[in-house]
Order: sequence, then structure tokens, then C-alpha cells
Amino acid sequence: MPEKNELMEKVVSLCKRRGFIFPSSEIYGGIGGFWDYGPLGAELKRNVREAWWQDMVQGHDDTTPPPGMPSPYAMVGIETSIVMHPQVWKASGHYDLFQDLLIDCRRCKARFRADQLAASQCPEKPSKRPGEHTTCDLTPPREFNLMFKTYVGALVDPESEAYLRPETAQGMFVNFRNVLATARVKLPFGIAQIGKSFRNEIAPRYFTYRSREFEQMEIEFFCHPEESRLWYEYWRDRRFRWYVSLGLSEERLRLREHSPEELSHYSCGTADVEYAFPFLPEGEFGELEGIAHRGDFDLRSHMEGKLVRRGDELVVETGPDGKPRHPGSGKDLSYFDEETKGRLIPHVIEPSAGVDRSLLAFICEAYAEDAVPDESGVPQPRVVLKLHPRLAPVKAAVFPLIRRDGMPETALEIYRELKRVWNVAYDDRGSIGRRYRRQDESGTPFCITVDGQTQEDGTVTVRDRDTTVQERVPIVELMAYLRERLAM
RNA sequence: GCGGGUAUAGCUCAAUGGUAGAGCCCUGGCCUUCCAAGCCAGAAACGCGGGUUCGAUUCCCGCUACCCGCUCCA
Repeated sequence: MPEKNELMEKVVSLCKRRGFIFPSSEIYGGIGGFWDYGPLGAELKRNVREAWWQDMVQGHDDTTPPPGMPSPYAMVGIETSIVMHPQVWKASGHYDLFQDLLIDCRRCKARFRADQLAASQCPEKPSKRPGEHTTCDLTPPREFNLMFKTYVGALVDPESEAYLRPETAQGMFVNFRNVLATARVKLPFGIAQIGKSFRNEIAPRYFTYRSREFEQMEIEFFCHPEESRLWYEYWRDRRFRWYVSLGLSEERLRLREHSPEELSHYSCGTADVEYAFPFLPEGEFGELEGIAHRGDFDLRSHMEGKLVRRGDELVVETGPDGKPRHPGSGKDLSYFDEETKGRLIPHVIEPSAGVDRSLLAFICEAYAEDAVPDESGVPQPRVVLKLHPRLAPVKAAVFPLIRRDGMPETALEIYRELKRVWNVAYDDRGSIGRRYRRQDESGTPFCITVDGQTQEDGTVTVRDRDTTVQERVPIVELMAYLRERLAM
């Protein structure tokens, strides 16, 4: 296998060459932090999303919990708008955190909030404030706005300002009552969503890893406060195993609990699922998903208004007039518990995963270089994407060994039959060896070849991507053969 | 956002102050009975904008993108 740095270059090159990922707007020079998915990338990405939706939502059995699940629960999916009422982001706390005026020191590289400059220290001379030490070289206050701003309606004025969502999560919180009222769910239950989010990252970096437009797969799981710790641990462990089940090796994966200092002001427990991406220094990991215990922070925020921590409590932040600085909806988002006949504000466990980051990890993990013996038995190098069959963009390719003697006709019949169920490819160009290699680079798990024997006994060869081993399979059994091995 | 580097074909690279070559890939044809075969033909590039110059892909400046450090990451 190639060395780490080299590996990433090869992965990026393969992504471009085979049509997985392109720079956005490339013919105009590209635009930083945005990427396009090509024909194979779009299929791969759909498969990542669908694997998640299948495993977390559609395939969830709310009547019989498997071992390890604290209790049965319901799971429903929603899809909410990217542009939401601006008050959502004020109550959630995003607005204030994103609107900072910041001052940088060109010398010591420190960064200060403009409104807190008087309370800050110069890192090189802690007895003085930034700018007071002789070597300080401060920039003017500059506005950092990490949320994309837009205008609703054609009229451009401050009244019509809105934002592209920086996370999908708020869509679930603001629809908590709607789901409760319509989906016949009771605690505990989860709301799931997959969708695009946008953050004006200061430094997009590492290929698609830190993009300004990205896609999230998020669950907001609502439960009784006294059960929330149990559910937090359940989701943390389950989400880790999900990545393993789709092929990420446990050696490159890590489940990391945040230290108390690292926790957000509202969180009483957060763990990240992290992957040792090849572009990171040895020993460092990058986040794929965060599983956060958010307590009742979100529902309370949307009831009462933006919350801040005071001691051990979260209280509504007030303005100079004593009223909430950023009021909530004022709607009652509490839950009526039929058993205790009392109302409570559910706690929330939030497994929040990145589609693009997972996809990148799956590709990095799958990239392999090995050797396959040629017709003389001499090992020849090959590049192969050993993607999990559920993720592979193309599930199988069908070839006629040669372009005559009825082989193309038979191969096309098989191709059309399989095409009704899976994304399959047909290829009759070039030597058979080259066609196998092409599919290897695309990550296609199986290649089906019609040869001279097919006419005699109705069998074809099926070649396994990872082992290159072939076996003869009757055409009539192909569908069942693939169904079993594609695990779908 | 700061500092450094890079930018030539889809990919990997080369050459050049007088408008660019190769390998792989790709397309068409011939040939081909299982792991990158061969032959013929073909398509395809100097990131963008200025400046210097008779002439710039080449030298200079700016921009953009990517890479490497730092910073940031609700």
C-alpha cells in the first residue's frame, strides 16, 4: 500500500479520473469549499444515505427491540426546509455565535472577540490587554459570519434577511409538536433527517472533508430525562458499529468521549466517531459523527428563548430591558406522560453524521493496490476499491468474453434482467482483463462473463472483485446468487 | 484569516521568450476464448486577468483553486 500522503493524492486522483468527485464549477476555476459528485460519486453517495436510512429509519422495528436496545422506540423521518424562520437561529444560539466581530493579532496569531477585548489578555504579555504590548499588531475588527446569509423575497432589506441552515437538527426540534401530533409516537422516539447544510468555514481543507456545503444524516432522539444516559450510550455504541458494518476497520476508527472542558455549554456528554484519514498526521483522527447528549436544551430554547449557562443551570439570556435577548416560540413543547399524568421536557440524544465525510472515509478505506497474475503468471499491479457491496456504485458488470458467437446477445439479456433490480454495467470493449480492471477501480463487486461454455450449459462465470476468483453459476440462479452476496 | 508551495491533455509527467511532447486513459476499426495483449486511425492541455516584449505557457504583478504548516471548528 502507498504511504499516507501519497495515498490521499491517489485517492483524489482516482476520484477525478473515474468520476466520483470533481471541484465545483471547475471550468471557471473552481470555488473553494464546494465539490460536485460525478456519475459514480452520486451513486455512492445515494448508497451511503440509503444504508443509513434503511438501518436507522425504514428498517427499524419499533415492536421488538434487538439485544442491547433499552426499550422499543419509534423512528420517523422528516425533510425540512433549508431556509427557516430567522428566529430559529437566534433562539438556538447559532446567530450570536456566528456573528462575532473578531480581531486577529498578526504577530502572535491570537484571535479575540471585539466585544471582549477589554477582558482579554495579550498571550505574549498577559499583564496587558491585546494591542497594549509593544509587539502587538492587531487587525481592525472584522465580521465573521459563519452562516450563509440570504434574503427572502425579492426586496433586499434587513427585514428579509434569512440564513441557509448550518445544521438540519433545528428542523426536527421545531417540528417536535407536529410529529407528536401526527405520527402517533410516544417517548422514546426519534426523528431522522438527511439534508444539506451550509457553513462558511474559515478554512475549507482536506478535499471534501471540510466543505462549505455538506450533507448531514441526523437523528434527534427524544426520551425521558431519567433514561437519557442509557440512550446516549446506546446510540454512541450503535453508531460506532454502523461504520464497522460498512467496512471501516476498527484500527482506523475511534470512539472518543469529550472531556468535561470540551463539552458544549448545554451538553452533558458527547462522543465523536473518528476516522484516521490519510491526510491527517499520524495518530490524528477526524470526526465522522458526533453523538451528543443535549439534555432539554433545544426544546427549552425554542420554548423560552436563547439559553446561557449560569452555574449549573441554563437560563434565558436577557437583554438590557430584562426581556429575553432572543425569545423562543412561546409554544409549549413539553410532553404529557400518560403513565405519570405529568408533563416533562424530553431529553435529546443527537447522533449527527456527515454524509460526505463518511463517503470519503469509505473511499479511503476501500482504496487498495495489489497484484493479480497475468496470463503468464507474472503479478501485475492493480488498483481496486474494496467498497462494501451495499455501497458499491455499480453492483455487477456483464461482459461477453468476445464480441461474436452470440455472446454479446446473451450478455445483454443478462444485463437487462439485472438492470431491473440493480445498477449494473455492460462492457464489451477491450480485452477481458482490462474490463475487469476498469470495474475494480469503480469498486464493482462482481463481474459476470458470458463465454463459450454458456451456450452449452447455460452457465456464466462470476468473478469476485477482491479475490479475483471465478466460479460458474447457472444464469437462472444469477439473481439469487447476487441477492445473497450483495446483502440486499 | 496568516505564512510557504504548486498550477501544462481525463490522469501522471516533460520541454520551451518564437503558440507544446510522452505514457496511461478515452473513441472508432481490425484482431481477440478469462485478468491492464497487438496493429491502424483519432480526440484531447499551457487556471483566470493584467504588465513587460515585435512576440509570454515561459519573466513580473494581481486573482482563483489546490497542497503543507498555523489559526478556527457552534
